[in-house]
Amino acid sequence: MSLFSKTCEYALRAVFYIASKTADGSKVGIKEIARNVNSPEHFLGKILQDLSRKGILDSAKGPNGGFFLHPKSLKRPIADIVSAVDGDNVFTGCALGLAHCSERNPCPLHHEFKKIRNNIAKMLTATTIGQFNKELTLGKILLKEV
Amino acid sequence: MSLFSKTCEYALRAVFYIASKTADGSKVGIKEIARNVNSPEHFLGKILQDLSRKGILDSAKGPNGGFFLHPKSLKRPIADIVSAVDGDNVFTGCALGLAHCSERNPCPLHHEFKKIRNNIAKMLTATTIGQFNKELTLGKILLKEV
DNA sequence: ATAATAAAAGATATTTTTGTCTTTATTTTT
DNA sequence: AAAAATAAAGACAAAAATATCTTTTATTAT
Repeated sequence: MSLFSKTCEYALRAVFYIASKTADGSKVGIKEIARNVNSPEHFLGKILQDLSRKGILDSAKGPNGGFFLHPKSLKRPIADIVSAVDGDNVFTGCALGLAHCSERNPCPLHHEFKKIRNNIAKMLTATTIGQFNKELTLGKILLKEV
Repeated sequence: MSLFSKTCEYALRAVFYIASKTADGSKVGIKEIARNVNSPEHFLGKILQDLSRKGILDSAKGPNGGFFLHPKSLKRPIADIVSAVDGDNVFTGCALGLAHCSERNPCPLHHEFKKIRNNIAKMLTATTIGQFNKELTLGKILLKEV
């Protein structure tokens, strides 16, 4: 398994792309986004619609329309995207899938896994949507296969 | 998402159960296992067959048959189970799902995620199949919902 | 030998995730 | 006002994961 669903992977890649392209106030269309993050266009469209409904990003119809991020949104943690798409399982779920696993009722992996979960949460709340804009523009990091 | 597939969660829970029940050389049937780890019997049966084929556990047909673990197997890391069931994505996969993500071609999360992946790998190789036997017997840790 | 037991295997079903295609609604430009 | 561009929405399809049911095979006990 992977940490995130494929849907969430697409969402994160797309949001990073949108961030790096629209920090200047412009907009970017779904076709371009999909092409640049290697994801199926219409499927990604729905994902972004959903994020748009949830207030994580914005969109405008019509000519010169597209998706974009408000400057304020660039400061948001990517944890917001992950929980919007995948829910909070990655932040709170049991490694063995037990719904009632807890401090009082631990599964075998509980104590060790808690540390890992916390590291994941820390990373996801510490990294922001906009923090890679520069490196993305410079091509130092990638959002699609080369 | 969760770290492991549901299949893998069942596998881990079942193997822990088998370990705690057969360290004395006895065997335990699929019905009892499924009941005690809250998993669908036939589905779990296939998972255990697979682990059996892969040499992680053993089984015997007929009366007094069942699944069991050789004492040696109790020393194996649970990483063996995870990679047998889920493959090695959890050990090596990119957080954003990029197949070619690497040190030279990193995705935005690569460097931070590498640390997390390493912690996960460390945990999975450090914890053994048999290490919870005592606590399981004492009921201090659980493999099913209460 | 026969009957009973239990895992192995096979066939099929359901659910969830992922993906595609078509139509509609909105906005901008001309 | 008309045309063009673009996201939104809806219907549908394919693939993968999860689950069930039935039959077969191997083993043991009687």
